[in-house]
Amino acid sequence: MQVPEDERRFLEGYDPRDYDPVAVTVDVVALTIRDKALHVLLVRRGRPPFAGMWALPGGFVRGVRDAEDLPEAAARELAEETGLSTEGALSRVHLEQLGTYGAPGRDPRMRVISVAYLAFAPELPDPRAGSDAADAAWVPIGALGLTETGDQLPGTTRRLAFDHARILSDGLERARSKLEYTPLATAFCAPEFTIPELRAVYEAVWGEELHAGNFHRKVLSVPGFVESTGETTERGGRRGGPRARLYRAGDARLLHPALLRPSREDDVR
Amino acid sequence: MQVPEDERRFLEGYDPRDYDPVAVTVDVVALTIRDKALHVLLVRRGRPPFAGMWALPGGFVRGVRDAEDLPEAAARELAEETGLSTEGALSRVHLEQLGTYGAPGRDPRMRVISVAYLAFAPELPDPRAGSDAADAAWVPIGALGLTETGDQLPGTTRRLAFDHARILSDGLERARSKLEYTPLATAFCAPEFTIPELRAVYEAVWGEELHAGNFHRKVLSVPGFVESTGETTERGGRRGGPRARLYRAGDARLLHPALLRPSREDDVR
DNA sequence: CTAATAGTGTCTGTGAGACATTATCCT
DNA sequence: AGGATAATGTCTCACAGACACTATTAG
Repeated sequence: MQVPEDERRFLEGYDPRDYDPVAVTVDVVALTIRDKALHVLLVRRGRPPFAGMWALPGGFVRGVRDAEDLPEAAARELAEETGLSTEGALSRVHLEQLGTYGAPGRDPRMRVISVAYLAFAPELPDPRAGSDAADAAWVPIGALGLTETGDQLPGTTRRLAFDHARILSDGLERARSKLEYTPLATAFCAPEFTIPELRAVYEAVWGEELHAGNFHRKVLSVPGFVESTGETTERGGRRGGPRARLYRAGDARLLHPALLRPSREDDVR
Repeated sequence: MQVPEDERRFLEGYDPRDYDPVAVTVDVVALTIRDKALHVLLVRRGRPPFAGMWALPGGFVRGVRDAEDLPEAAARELAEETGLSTEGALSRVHLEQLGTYGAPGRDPRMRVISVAYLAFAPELPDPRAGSDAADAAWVPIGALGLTETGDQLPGTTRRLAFDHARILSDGLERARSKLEYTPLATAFCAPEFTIPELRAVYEAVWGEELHAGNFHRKVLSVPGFVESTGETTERGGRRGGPRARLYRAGDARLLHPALLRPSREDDVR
């Protein structure tokens, strides 16, 4: 017990290259709403391992030359994949750290520690394929056959590489949870939005329909969630109905009281 | 733009030692309750950088030889510092990932990415000093002068090394929040505990007194939070009062309805 | 006895959810 | 006109918090 202890302290002052070679990457779970359904940004791998399978956009952290902070690296990966500039359209994307995945063997080539980030984006253009991978696309979550255990149903055509099904599952659960007690649903919307649009976000992320009337009243009752612009939409709903009032995101950072998911009957045991 | 892209893909299949040297460590924010006050496990650094300052217990992840998963590494660091075996007393400690800190320059020696873990422990013996550091101790949170911004008040004697004040602040906020909607307060207690003991945990972590009667009724009303053993304590309270009934942790993993902190008047804006 | 503590009872205000209703607009 | 939709109103049940109260024990 004494020897390895001393050895560790001894090595602490040394270049890690003399110790254990570990690589650090950043992966991004970028979510958006398209056609009232939740989508995730995926790239198709062009080479082994997992060639032909889909993966979260990501890459190595620039460690020494052009050293960058982790959120910077995540924003850079997202910008490279979407073709958007971090100053422009991506500046309105919410980015937060999701978790770090480092099980030995998760990358067959070497020991890789991956820091995952979660991004909430309003509707963005299709990614430009071929920049960093064989293909890239916004993929509807439902097409991935994710199970509660972080695996994919057998028979799902779009297979996810590495442990990315696990990471994506964790990201989805985080997103579902964050909508309950933060105003981040507005990050999926344009700068000005209607209450029914905001409701569509909740329905897409939670995967269940909400009562329009109660949702409306509740959103307006939470202080700082949304603030009215005084304007309305130009037209009514697709199939009729009055024009909806427009709102901006308010200044609240926490929703109080929270908007709890209906499907909490089954209190996780 | 094309050249660095291709370069990165090219290097992806190579040993990271040829790319950018990055070290990965695990740090642990271990919390416990002592004398009705929240304490954190800290070690005093015996050598530069930050010699003489206090730090969270932690160390390098074993990457290739004896490759270990990240939670394993955290448990190992905790065991080394407390002198307890991971199979014995430490098996009842709750461990969860807190976040990853990787700003360039956070370690003056090299680029270090640190994965922080949060531990909730029942009362444990004093750490054995000298094993891994100049000193080690359970330190009351209040003695560290932490501010909301993750810094320490000027004049605080026990200074924290690296960005550990930030990490500790994040861990405390996570702990306060987790007590609201999970039954993890029981992780601070012995296997059998009383409702007043559980209340003492909440009061220590939240830093405010709770109404004994309402707390009691509320805990019992949450399904699966605690289950009665049928027994009571041998003696009443220190200064009188009836014997308290004993409870075990229940099977709930989420509290519903949640126990919200009183001090949410100031809804974070 | 006295003080402190465990545990229960009661009341009130708030909010969530079910449901109904009105007003507006598209086709 | 007819149907869909935005927004508001009403009712009921659950729960949080304030407060009062009883029972039990240490000193």
